[in-house]
Order: sequence, then structure tokens, then C-alpha cells
Amino acid sequence: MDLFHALSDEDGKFSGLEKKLAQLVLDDVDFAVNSSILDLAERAGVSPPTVTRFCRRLGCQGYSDFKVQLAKMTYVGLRYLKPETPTATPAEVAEDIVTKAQNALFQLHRQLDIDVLDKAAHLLRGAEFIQAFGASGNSAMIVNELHNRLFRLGCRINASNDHNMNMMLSAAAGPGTVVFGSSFTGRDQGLVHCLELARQRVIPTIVITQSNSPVARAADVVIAIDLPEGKNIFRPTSTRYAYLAAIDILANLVAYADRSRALKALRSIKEELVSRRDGDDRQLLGD
Amino acid sequence: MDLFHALSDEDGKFSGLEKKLAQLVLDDVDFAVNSSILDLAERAGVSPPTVTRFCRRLGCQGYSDFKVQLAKMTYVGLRYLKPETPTATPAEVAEDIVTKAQNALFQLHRQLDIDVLDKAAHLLRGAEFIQAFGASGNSAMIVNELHNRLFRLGCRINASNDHNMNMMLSAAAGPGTVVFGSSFTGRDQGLVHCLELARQRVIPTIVITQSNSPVARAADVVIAIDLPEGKNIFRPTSTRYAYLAAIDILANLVAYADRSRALKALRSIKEELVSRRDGDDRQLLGD
DNA sequence: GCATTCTATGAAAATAAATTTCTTGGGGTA
DNA sequence: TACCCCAAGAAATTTATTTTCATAGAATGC
Repeated sequence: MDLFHALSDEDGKFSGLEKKLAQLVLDDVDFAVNSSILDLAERAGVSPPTVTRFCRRLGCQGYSDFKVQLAKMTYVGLRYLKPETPTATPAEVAEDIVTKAQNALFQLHRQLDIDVLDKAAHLLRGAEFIQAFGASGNSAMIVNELHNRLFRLGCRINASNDHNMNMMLSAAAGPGTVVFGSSFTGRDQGLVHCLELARQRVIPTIVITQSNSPVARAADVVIAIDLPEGKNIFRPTSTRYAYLAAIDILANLVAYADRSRALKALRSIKEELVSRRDGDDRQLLGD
Repeated sequence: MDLFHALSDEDGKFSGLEKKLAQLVLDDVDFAVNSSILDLAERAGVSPPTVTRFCRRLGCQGYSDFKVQLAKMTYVGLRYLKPETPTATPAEVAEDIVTKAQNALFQLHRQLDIDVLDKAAHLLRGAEFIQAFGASGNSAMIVNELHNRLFRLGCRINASNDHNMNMMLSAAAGPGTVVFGSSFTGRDQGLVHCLELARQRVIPTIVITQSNSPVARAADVVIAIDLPEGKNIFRPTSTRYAYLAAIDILANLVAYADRSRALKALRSIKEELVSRRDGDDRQLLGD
């Protein structure tokens, strides 16, 4: 049953007052979720029985059931984590992945230390140059994303995914540089080494990793992400979504930390894209 | 208020029966969400007033409020989309990004055509070689992720983010090759050209893009993703989360389509990682 | 064009649900 | 031993929800 769909009345089965009710509910879900049937009826200018009937038409058992469904729906539909079945159908695979991704985002939001993130953003914004290190598929993606976001904001940044290269880059880093590292496990020895090199050179370091890990201990600013890992080895880790969101938030804070610089850089990029393509600026800032 | 936290009774404020209630609720959220106070009381072996008091202690207004909060919580906390305030605090930025990411995942799940995905998975699994094209930051990330997931499953795959290169690769593609393309906007002319080249050579093509776009029209199998774009130019598009999830699902389906090959490949990679590092196999399959 | 049927709706009644008040009994404390 | 406090339930009360019944208007059939 899909309340979201039902409320939009695509089949046109609602009566006049029911349409009014649906509109009211969609306009102010909070109110509907928190009020009694009498309040809702009064505000909609209908009688309580009409509300009950409305709920039934939507496929709910009654008003309380409706409220529960509504609460679920508006807070993003997501099944509870089910034990994994070995014979998963494609639909189950899809649901499982989406569920876990949403869960990872939820957990991220719960445990994210905004102050640390803000501190990191200001450090990045003030940097003359940023070296971003992350190896293996996942962390590589993360630092590449950081690169992809920050260069648009006028930051000078290089992302590198090669251990030996990282080492040389760290050893060569001069004043004004900030080193950024990503490690999902927190046990990337190569990254730890780079961070130590940076520390020797009094270069500030930021990492996104598990707290209380070797990588975390080697850095100045730690964006801690502690999520349980799944067990299905076929399944890519849902932790990536959490990391990606953290990077997105970070990039935003960097943008806000120096709005004018960010705007200027974005504008140039956009102009270039628009003038070189078909003039359709829906492309915005990259495919 | 954080019901999740409250239910775990970290402050040890629960009485004996309240602990029992909390356990019952956590064990079977579905039951709690769908039953009346009498049912819940009976199943927990307590009186209804005890349940009411329990709800109050959890910070809820009463039993109905408790049910609503519970429904929200278990379906992943997520605020309704708020209009964006120009003077966003870091916390608001974080919430907004997480919200939109979850929303993108929700929408993806609602509109995803599993059969198409499954078809694409079988095509990829049967391919002798896969060329994956995606340019600019976002699509580049997507095809790199595809590469990152599929090579682990024993697929022969190359990801390329360079237009000219893609063109040459398409022109040189031989029988047994499958071309995969990603474009968020669906208007990547270079990609369209590659797809046309492939079509001339009777090479099957799969794209992940907006439906009814030039890219979609040029491909054999279309994984359609149609999400509204945000307007904040500072903000990276939340669509990325949806694409990423689609790729994850796709990779899973490829793995399940040929379990033994996938397992074999994964096992070799894992052995290599474990033997070369500190023997800690928590690293699993890449940082 | 009138009668009939159907549908939407509300009023009132009935039921069910939730909460408050009052009470009890067990554990601790002076 | 007497007192107090707290957890917990029974009964009473209040509140919320649903059902039943009645009505008016719209649609349909003859």
C-alpha cells in the first residue's frame, strides 16, 4: 500500500470533501500526524465520520492506522532491516540496498559532529592548496568527489589515489597546504605514514574515518564515521553513502565559508558549460 | 527528542516493567505500531496505565503520540523538505543534504524498473568486455563505481571519462563488447555519438539517464532515473545518491547472475588484501 | 418529468481507547 | 516498628473513534 500515491488521487476517486482533506493533509502533514480526528475534521470543515471514511478509502484500517502510515510515509518509506534471504529476488536486492543506504544516512546524521565538520571546512577554505588522499575503490571515490566539489568553489586541490605518489606529495608539501585523507577502515598504513609526514612539516591534516583508529590518531581534525559493516560480501558497503553525504556537507560549508569566491568560480564554470554546449543551462554544473 | 535513544534506556531510568516494555517494543516494532494500548499491555503482561506512564517517560505526550514517533523512527528519521533558508546554519545544511539524499533514494526505489535492471545485469554478466563511459564529475563517479564493483566480480571492464577517448574506444569496440553510459542530464552529445557508433557495430548498449532524453533514445537498455533537480547551485545534486544506489543494485544483480564467478574473483582479491596487510580481514574488499 | 436509486454527508449513539484518580502492597529508611 | 516512597493495577472518567441512522442532493431509469 502506498499512501503517498493514494493521497494524490490519481484515479480521481475522491469526493469533494475528500479532496479537501487530502489537500489539507498534504499541505500540513505535521498537523495531521499530531492531531485527533476531531481537530482534523474541524480544520477541514467536515465531520469526523467523513475523516474515517477518507482513511478507509486510502486503504487504512481507521484513523489511527492512517496516522501511523502517514508518519511512516513522510519520514521516507523504508522497511525495517530484514534478515537477508539467500535467495533474494531482484526486488529484494533493490529494497535491501536502498534501505541500508538510507539507514547509513540516518546514522550519519545522528552521530555527525557538525562543529568538527565546520572546523574542517574553515581549514579547507583557508588552505592555499589541498592534497586529498584515499586509496582503493571506496576512499578513492570519496577524495575524487571532494576534488570534484571543491575545485568548483575555487579551491586549489589535488586528489590522488596512489600510495607511493601520496607519500611523495606529502614529503613535498609546503606551507599553506592542508592534507585531507579518507579511510573507511582507519587502517590504511600508507595514509598513516602520509599524515605523519605532514605532521612533521606542521601541515594541518583532516581525515574522514573511523574514530579511534590509527588513521584517526594520526590526524589533527577527525571527521568520525562509525557505522556497522554489512556481512554480505557481494554487497558494496552502504557506508559509502554516509561518507558521500559527509563530503557533500563539507563542500557546502566550504562554499558558505567564502560565498563570493565560490560564486565567482561556479559562475565561470557555468558560463563555459553553457556557451560550449547547446545553450541549455539545465546542465548546470556537470553531467 | 530521540525515541531511539530513549528506548535503549542508557540512563537506566526504567523500572522493571518498563524495561520489559522497551524490550517488547524493540523486538517487535511492527506490533507496537499497529496495536492498541490494550493489546500492547496484555502482551507485555502489564496494565494500560503502565504503558501510558512508559510513553510519558519516553518523552511522548501519550500513547498515540508514542506510536507516531515510533512509526517515524523505525522508518528512518527524516524531516519534511523545508524551504531553504538563505542563512543556513551548519546543522541545517547537514539536515538538508541528508534529507534530500534520503528522498532521492526513496524516489529511486519508487520508480525503479527492476526488470530493466535485471536485463542490464544479465547483459553485463554475459559480456566479454564492458566499456563504461561517463564524463564530468558526476557521471564519471558513477562509471568509476561501476568499474570498481564489477571488476571484483570477475567482469572485464574499462571505465573512461574522456570524450575523445570514448569515441575511439567505441569505434574500436569488437564483438562481445557491451557499452555502458551514464548521463545525469541525458544531453551528453559525446555519449550519444558513442552510442550511435556502438549501434552501427551491433554492440549492445545500456545507459543510466533521464528517460526521453537524447541519450536514452540512443541506447538499447535504458535504466531511467527521473528526479527533480534542486536549485541551490552550491549544493551537489542529490541525484548522485540515486544513481549510486542503482549501480549498487546493478552490481548485485550481476553478482547473483553468476555467483560462482563472482565468488571466485572476490576470494582472490580478499586473499591478496589479507596476506599483504596486517592480516586483519576487516578490510574486506577495499578501503 | 416524476419516481427511484445512489451517494455524500452529518447528527447522534455506541463503542473502544486512553487517561486519570484512587488504592494497594512491597521495599527501603528513620 | 512506623513511616514514606514508589511501582503498579482497578475502577472510574474522559476522550477518541466508529457505527448507525437519517437526509438531501445528484444521477438514472421509466
